[in-house]
Amino acid sequence: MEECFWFFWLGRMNAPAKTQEHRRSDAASLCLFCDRNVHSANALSRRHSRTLVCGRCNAQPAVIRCIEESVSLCQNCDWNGHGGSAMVSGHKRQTINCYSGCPSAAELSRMWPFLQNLSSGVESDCEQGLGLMTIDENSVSNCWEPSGGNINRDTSFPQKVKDLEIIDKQNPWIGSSSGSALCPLPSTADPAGSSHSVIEKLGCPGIKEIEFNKGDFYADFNVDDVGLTFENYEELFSASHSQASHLFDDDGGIDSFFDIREASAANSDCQDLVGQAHLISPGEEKITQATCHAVSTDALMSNPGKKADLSLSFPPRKAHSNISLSFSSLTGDSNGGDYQDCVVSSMLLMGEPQCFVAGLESSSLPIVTRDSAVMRYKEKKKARKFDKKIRYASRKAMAEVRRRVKGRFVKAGEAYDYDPLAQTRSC
DNA sequence: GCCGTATCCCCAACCACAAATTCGC
DNA sequence: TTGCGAATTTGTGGTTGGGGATACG
Repeated sequence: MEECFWFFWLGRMNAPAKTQEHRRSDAASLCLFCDRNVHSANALSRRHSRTLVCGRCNAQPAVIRCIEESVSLCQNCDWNGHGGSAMVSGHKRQTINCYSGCPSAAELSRMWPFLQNLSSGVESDCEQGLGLMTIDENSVSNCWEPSGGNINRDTSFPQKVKDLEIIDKQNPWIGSSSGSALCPLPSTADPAGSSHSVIEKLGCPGIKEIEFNKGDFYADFNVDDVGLTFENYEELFSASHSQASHLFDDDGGIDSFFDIREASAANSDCQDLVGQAHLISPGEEKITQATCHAVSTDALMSNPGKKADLSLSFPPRKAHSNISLSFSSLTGDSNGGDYQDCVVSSMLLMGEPQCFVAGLESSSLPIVTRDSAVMRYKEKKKARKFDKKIRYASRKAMAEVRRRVKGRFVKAGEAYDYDPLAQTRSC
C-alpha cells in the first residue's frame, strides 16, 4: 500500500486559541489507532479537526488527493507538484475534507473514497474501544479488545487496521508542521523480515515489537527540537560507538539512558495499564512499544535552561504510552536557531523517515545523509552562539532592578546588600 | 607512579515577585 | 461558548557553596 495513513490533528487551529503555544502544541500527527484513542477521550477532543497528512512533505495537513498519483497532498505540495508542470497540472484531483469526532471506518471511506480498504469493518464505537484497551500479560502491549470482554483479537480494531496495511513503507514517521508531535508507527519496510523488521505481536498498529540492531540504534539516535547541543558529538554519532555503548551497557542498560517509567504488569487491570511502554535494553536488542503517541516538543522547547534535559514524558493515562527519555548529561545552551537546523532536530521536524526519536527504527539512514548531517552539525557548532534566550523581557527587567542579599532576591523593604539601581551595597 | 593538598573552574541552588497560565464557576 | 476572578506556576539575575578537574610537592 502506498497511502500514508497518518492523520493530522489540526487541534484548535480552527478555533480561537489563547496563545500561539496553544495552537502549536495542538498540531499532531497520529496514526488511525491513536487518533481514535486521543480523540475519543472527551467531548472537546472529539471536536478536533483532523485530516490526512500530506504524503509528500509528511508535515502539513493534506487538502488535495491526486487521483493519478494516489497521493494526498497539502496545499504547498499540491502547488509544487501540479502548479508548475503542464504535464501534471491536469491530474485529476479531489478535495480532502477535515473530519472531527470518531467516524467509523465506513464513514471515513465515504468521506474519502480513495481509502477503500478502510471499509473493512473498523468498529465505530469510540468508548467501547477505549474502555476495552487492555494489556497482554506476556507482551506488555496494549490492544484494543472487542466488546463484552470477549477477547478475540482477530476481530479487534487494531487487527483490522493491521489488515489494512495502512503503514506507509516509505514514511513510517510523520512530523507535524510545528514539529510538535510524532506517532512512531514502526516501519515494515524490511521485506526480508530481518532483525530490523517490525514484528507485530497483537495486531495493534501502534503496538509493534521492534527489533533493531544495537549499533544502528546508537548510530541513528536522534533527538528533536529540544535545543540540545552536544559538545562532544561523538557521543551522539557513531564515531564513538564504544563510548555511546557505555551509556547503554552499564548497569542500567538502556534504562540508565532512557528513564523508563514502567508500570508493573502485575497490578494492571485493563483500565490502568493501557499503553504502558515496555522497553527492553539493547542487550536484548528489541523494544516492545506499546502504542504510538503524540508528543509535543513545544513543551520541551519551553525550558531553555543551561542544561538540556530532554524528557519525553507521557502521562499515565489510559490508552497512552508512558515513556520518558532523559539526557541529563547533554549540556549546552541553546537558542532559537538551534532548534531549526541542529542536525538532530531538523530531520524529525521534517519527518524524514530515517530518523527516529529513540532510534527505534534502525539501520536505514543512508551514509550520505549521515555524513551531511554530521557536516551540518559541525558547521552549526562552529557558528553557535551560546546566548541565553530570554523569553520574557519584562521579567528580566524586573529581576535586574530587584534588590538582593548575596545574590538572592529579598522582599521589598527588607535589608539588602545589593541594589542594582544604585549599584551600591547598603550593609 | 602514587598520594595529599591547594587552586581553579563550573554550575545548581537560592531568593521574591510580576507575569503567565490554569482552573473553576 | 465566553468571560472573569482566583489560584497556581513560571521565569528572571547575582551570589555562593559544593564538587570535579588540574597542578604541584
